[in-house]
Amino acid sequence: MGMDLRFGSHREDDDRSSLESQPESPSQHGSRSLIMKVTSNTNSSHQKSSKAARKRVISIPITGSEGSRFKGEGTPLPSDSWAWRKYGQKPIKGSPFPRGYYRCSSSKGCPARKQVERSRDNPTMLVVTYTCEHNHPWPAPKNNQRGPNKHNPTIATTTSHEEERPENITAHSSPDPEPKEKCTESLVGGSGSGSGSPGLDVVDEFDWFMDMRMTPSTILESLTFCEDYYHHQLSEPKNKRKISIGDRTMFFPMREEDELLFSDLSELPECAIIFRPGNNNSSSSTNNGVAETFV
DNA sequence: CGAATTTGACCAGCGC
DNA sequence: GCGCTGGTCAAATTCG
Repeated sequence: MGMDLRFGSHREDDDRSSLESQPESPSQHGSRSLIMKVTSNTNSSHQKSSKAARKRVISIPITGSEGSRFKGEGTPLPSDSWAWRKYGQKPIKGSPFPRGYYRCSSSKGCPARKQVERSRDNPTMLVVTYTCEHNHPWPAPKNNQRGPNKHNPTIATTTSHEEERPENITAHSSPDPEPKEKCTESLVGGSGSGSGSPGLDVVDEFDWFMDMRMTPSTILESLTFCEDYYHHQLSEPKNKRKISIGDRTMFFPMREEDELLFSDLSELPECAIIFRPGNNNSSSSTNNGVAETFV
């Protein structure tokens, strides 16, 4: 396979095991916390081919409702708003679950690929491996205003690992009941007011994250924004989604469509842990059932 | 009818 | 060199 999931001399399996050996909070599936395990491999020193030059592995807990979407034994496909077209599926040695192969269908010739499989060790985890980058702007959303690159400009402007933390996200506070659309537009560092090249100018380390714009990981990344937002809104936590991270508790607005999104967990995986490559011993804190791993 | 998915075949890389 | 395995192709099938 020669997967560049490997950090150091690891092979894919090793990385997967390290990835999934992360302590999984028992409350991870029971809570509504956002946990996603992510490993980004940009370690060029171990890249054996340009083809495998960039792989990002995201491990997503599968919840019951997600599982309800399974087609047979296939893996559920978490939506990340890019258009993916399945071009293959293979049984993987050592894993009872097949791996699905997807390529970006948003743009012809886009090299972006992703592989979706269920973890052999923990069938409740869905492992998504992203390969290559999209070479085209964020595809126009269908029935909403979730335009390209408006969702997480914060990531695009992040340059240091530490600053990836939501604490450093700056955002306008707004009483707008639809913060997803409006507030993200006003986030500092938005790449050019819908200029149409989302994520393409993103710092290497994080551009992959643009794949996840409006998934809960995005929400996770936008906690500060939400917190700020709710400094103005906390008086009315009704219809809001409570998310606790560490000692923080925040409420997210839950519009009807949001409720639908969260009820449709294949669309929006519930949990997310973020961690970085080459760090099996990376600190993985589980506060209030939310496992955050930042390295 | 076009697009997406399925699935068997083929190819390349890696380990022995 | 050979076999195993992962990744991709492409024809057939299914779906909207």
